[in-house]
Amino acid sequence: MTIESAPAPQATAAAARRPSVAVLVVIFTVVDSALQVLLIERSAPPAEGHWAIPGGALQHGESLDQAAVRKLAEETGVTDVFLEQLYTFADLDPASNDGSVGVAWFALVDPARVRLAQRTAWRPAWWSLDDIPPLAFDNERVIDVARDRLINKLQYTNAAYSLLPEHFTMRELQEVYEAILGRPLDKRNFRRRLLATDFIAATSEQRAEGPHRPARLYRFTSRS
Amino acid sequence: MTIESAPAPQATAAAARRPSVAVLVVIFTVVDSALQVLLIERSAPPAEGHWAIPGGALQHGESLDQAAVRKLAEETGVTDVFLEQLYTFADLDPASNDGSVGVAWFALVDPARVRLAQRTAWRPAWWSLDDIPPLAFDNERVIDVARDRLINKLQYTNAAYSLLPEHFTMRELQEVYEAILGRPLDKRNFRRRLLATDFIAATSEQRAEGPHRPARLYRFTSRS
DNA sequence: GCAAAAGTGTTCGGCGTACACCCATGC
DNA sequence: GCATGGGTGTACGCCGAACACTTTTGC
Repeated sequence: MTIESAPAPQATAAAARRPSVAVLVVIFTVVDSALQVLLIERSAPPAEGHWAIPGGALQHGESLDQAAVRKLAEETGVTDVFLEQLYTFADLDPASNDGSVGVAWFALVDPARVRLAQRTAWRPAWWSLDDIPPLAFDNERVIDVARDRLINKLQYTNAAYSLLPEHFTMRELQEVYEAILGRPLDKRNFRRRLLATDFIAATSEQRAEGPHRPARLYRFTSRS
Repeated sequence: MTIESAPAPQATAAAARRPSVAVLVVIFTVVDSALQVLLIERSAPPAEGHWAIPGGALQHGESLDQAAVRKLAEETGVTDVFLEQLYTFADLDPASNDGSVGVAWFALVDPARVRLAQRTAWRPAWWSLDDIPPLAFDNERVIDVARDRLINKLQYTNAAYSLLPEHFTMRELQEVYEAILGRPLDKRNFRRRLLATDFIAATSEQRAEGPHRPARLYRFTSRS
């Protein structure tokens, strides 16, 4: 690591008590037009009984990306989705003032692909963002940062690809955007803008779903 | 830290070999219409003789912010400037595969306020961004990320306040922007756009600097 | 008066936004 | 034939980009 070993005599002192590195993954999805986040009920101290963002220690030989991918897969069974580093927090747990850091990531998953871990303890569950329970540590702050980033990313990237199945209707896509942005969007403007980006393209398929005109299906031109 | 102690038996194993946490600070300035970055010549292994981004281990009881502030002050004597977390890297030093992480920050400093640390070894020096020497570890990547973020920040924040003295001319401000963006800007459009943001305001002062009309001085309305 | 940098306005194209009606289908 | 959601076009305001001349000063 890029440490100036020589001019920092404190470095050696600090090394005597090496901090741990944890990875947290804020996992978002959109179900029933609501933005939801995956939380885990802690079944042991500290903060037993509180809900928290899934996370765990960085393992030996593992890169940060790998740890985030692993953590996401452990909880949801999903891989190959939007997953991006968010921010690194040093003081999430004010009680343990040991210099531990938590590297937070955020992920977007299609609810249809998720298989939540079926543990009895430490069980994960989806929580709607405007109905979050009291969280352990300072996890509210992490979720706030993640949500801001998500709103931002949505404006100029194809990140939504990760929240939807291969094929989807324009309405489904719009509902995802509306859930994340938290406001209604104009149908015509939305369609025009999204098609202008080249993130998505029409397929030749349609989907009939009721007593009305069938909807054309679209796909993301790139999934990454 | 938000670790799931119970369902992650690996966590205890990983704790046996706790990784270290370092903080790196990419310090930018603009001198002579050139974007420059502060580098340090390493005087001991690893990577002895190579230049690197200033950094050091997180000290006990210190938050990440505090470590970044301290590191910046050690090298430049400057405090109270734009300083923001950038990204956290786990594999900067491929040789030491010990799970150490480097939390990179980036800072913007006014060259007039800087007093570089005057060591004989580990001496810091400014390097123009388009003339960077071979760097230790993977520090080129860190600088690339920092530069991208800087360009981005400049578009919609008042970050430039940190690169200029209290009072400055419109031309000086434009030169800072041009150095960072790497392209010339139109004088009239630049002036109009910046004044429209309310980041800056005119003062009643002028500065006469040669056989030509004196320039009005401006200031940032907010310095944070 | 002349050299040098400061200061100023207008035009144009693109983009986001507001807004209302016809279309295709199942029953 | 009617209820239901799918699909479409236009007008306007704002913003970024291009572009050239006058003003103020020191010598």
